[in-house]
Parts: sequence; C-alpha cells; structure tokens
Amino acid sequence: MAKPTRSSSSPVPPEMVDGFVEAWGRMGSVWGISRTMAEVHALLYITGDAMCTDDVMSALEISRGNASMSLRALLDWGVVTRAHRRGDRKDYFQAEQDVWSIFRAIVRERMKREVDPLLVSLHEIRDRSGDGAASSSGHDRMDEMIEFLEMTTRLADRFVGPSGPGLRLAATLLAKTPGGKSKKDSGEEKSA
Amino acid sequence: MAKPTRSSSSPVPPEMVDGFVEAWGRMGSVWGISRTMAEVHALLYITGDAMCTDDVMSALEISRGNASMSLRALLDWGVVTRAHRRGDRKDYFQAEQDVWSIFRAIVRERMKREVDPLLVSLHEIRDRSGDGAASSSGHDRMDEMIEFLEMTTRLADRFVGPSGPGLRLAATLLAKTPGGKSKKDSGEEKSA
DNA sequence: TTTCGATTTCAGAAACTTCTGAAATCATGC
DNA sequence: GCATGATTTCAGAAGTTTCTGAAATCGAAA
Repeated sequence: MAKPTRSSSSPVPPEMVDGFVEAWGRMGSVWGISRTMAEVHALLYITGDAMCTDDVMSALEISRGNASMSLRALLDWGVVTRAHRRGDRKDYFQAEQDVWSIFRAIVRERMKREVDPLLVSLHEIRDRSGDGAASSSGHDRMDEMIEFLEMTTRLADRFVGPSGPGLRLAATLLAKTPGGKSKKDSGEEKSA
Repeated sequence: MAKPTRSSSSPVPPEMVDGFVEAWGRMGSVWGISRTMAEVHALLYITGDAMCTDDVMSALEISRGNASMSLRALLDWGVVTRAHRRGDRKDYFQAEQDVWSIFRAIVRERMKREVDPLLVSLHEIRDRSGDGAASSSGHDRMDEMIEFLEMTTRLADRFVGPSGPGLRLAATLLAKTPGGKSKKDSGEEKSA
C-alpha cells in the first residue's frame, strides 16, 4: 500500500497519462490557472482515480505546499471533489468525470471572477461620468460594451445554471445545423 | 497639432476614458494578453479615434517599444486596423468598433492558439498509446475530451466564421428565450 | 487532554513575463 | 543614392507569478 493510487476501474496507459498531463498543463493559461494546477487536474481526470496529496506529489514531483494549494483551488473551481475512505485519515481527491460539467464549472467561475467585476466597474464609471443632460454624446461605445457583457452574462447563466442539459442540447443543435459554408468545407465533412 | 488625438466624432469624457482603460486593462488576463495591450485597446476603442504611436505613448505613459509591440499584437488579433492619412508619414491605428466583431476576433484567435494545438497533441497521444486491440479500455476519458473539444471547435467555427450575423442572431435568440429562473430575476428586466 | 498524522499557510527563492530605451531597420521624398 | 523620420527589435531591468519546504494548525482517536 505504498505510493500507487487505487484504480477505480480502468487501466490507462502511463504514456497516455504523461502526455495528457503535459498537454493539458500547457492549456493552463486558457483557464486562467497555473500550469501545475492544470496538471493536477489532468492527472485526476485522465486516470479517474481518487488520489491523496502524496500520490499527487510523487506523480508530478511537486512540493507538498504546491499540491495542497492546487488541490484546494481545484475544489474551489468545483472540478474536483473530496472523497473519504472509511478507516483512513487521509483526504482523497477525485476529478469530475463529465466533460460538460467541467466546462460549465470553468465558465461559471471565470464569469464570476472576471466579467462580473468588470461590469460593476463599468456601471460605476458610466454613472459617475456626467449622467446629466449634456452627456448623451460619448456614451455610445460604453453602452454598447455594457450591453454586450450583460447579454453574455445572461447567456452564460442560462448555459451554466441549474438547467444542466440545456447547454448540451443547444450546442449539439447548433453544431449540427447545416447551412453557411465554413472555412474548411473541402474534404473534411463529419459523418452525420 | 501637438499631441492630442484627432477626434472622429464624439467627445468622450476624460474620466470615462481613464476608468475604462483601467477596468479593461485589469481584464487583460481574460483575453490572455498583457495589461498594457488591453489598455491600448481600451483607449482606442473607447475614444473611437485613430491614433499614432506617439499619441498612445503619451496617453498611457508607456515606452515606444511597448506601444509598438502592443499595437502590432492588436493588429495580429484583428481588433485594430491601420489607417493612413494622406500627406502624413505616420501610421494611425483605429479599433474595431463593433463589439461583436471584437468578440469574434478574440474567440477565433484563442481557439487558434490554444485549442487547436491541444487537439493536435491529444490526437497524437491517443494514436501513439497502443491503438491495437487490447487498448479499448482506458481511452474513454481521452475520447470524451477529444470529442468535446472537436464539438467546441465546430461550434466556434460556425460562430466566428464568415457567417457573421449568425452568432448575433443565435445569442440574442437564446438570451431572450423565457423559461428557467436566473440569478437576478428581481427587478432588472430589460424592456423588450 | 494528549498524541500524532494530515493539511494548510507563508516567507523567501526561482522562474517567468513584461517593459524600457537605444540602436537597427525600413520606407519615403528629394 | 542620400537624408529624414517612422517603426521595429532586443538585451537587460523591473515587475509579477509560482514554487518550495519548514513551521503552524487542524482534527480524530485513545
């Protein structure tokens, strides 16, 4: 019962784990998180195993502090959950396995952290900048931007809110709709 | 004809410019660009003016090198265009004014830079990791992720491709659909 | 209450990103 | 081809983020 993680169901080839961890880690910036945090998530996702801090530490060769911080942050993002083992004092961590849930969690968090505060700022700025009668001129672009962000927020709320399958449905629908010619129409049609 | 920029149409209050530049600059990370680059974009967008390098330099108090790099990067992203003035050797830069175009440019670029390469990596990894007969077990999560990313790519292509108004239409439609209760239902209904 | 292993925190070190400013490059008009 | 002025590049400086590891904290069991 040394280091190895306990497998829940499937034997993923080690080179696949390594490759996925590396590729996903590089993606970290897309999410607005650090490389290591993305790597920890990659490890938990691709293996599907529940791991304790030490498992993560040795698998990725990172310090205890870093592993702890990264796992906590992933919990905050809602893409990893804590799991206890009867008769074991360690915490185990498991990644959400449904890609759509992962995506929704990410969108939700990023909106919350990045768009919402921006909108607050923009409203403040607009309201502060002469909301009297003489101010009807220069607000066009500000207003357009605010309106756009609010629209986006509403859209995201809908996708990401309690109506989980809503997004899946809408996306599938839109993706399969025929019509307009896309960039690569040439030879690469998907088999319907 | 010293430093001040030439206004094309509207007198935006200076405190609005400053506020917007700061708020938008903080957003830089959302886009995966530097704070300064976002500030330059903010300045050009909110004023609507075409500015030369020196205008940007003095407005934001940044170095020539930084201004030059940021403007170039914004050109690459396709959210700013070059404009010449007859009889003037300087280059002038003007921000795209349509928020939807800006959004589409950002999505297009980020997909190109961050999702496409990831997909290439993932395909390589999967194909390399025993695509023989015995490999049907551990590929589930990998396959799910690849499929998801491909779906997302197709969706983004549609939104972002030549069929410009498509996104606007779809989004408006989805946003206005009644139904599920959203976070702030209380008092803030949009006047239809 | 004490003990003991697990977890979190945090100050400083390391790694990485962005910025400056001067020099090199480029393009235009003469 | 040369002069002039705009633009780009780039090496090192400044600034920011991330990581480590040891110490503090937490919490379950005896």
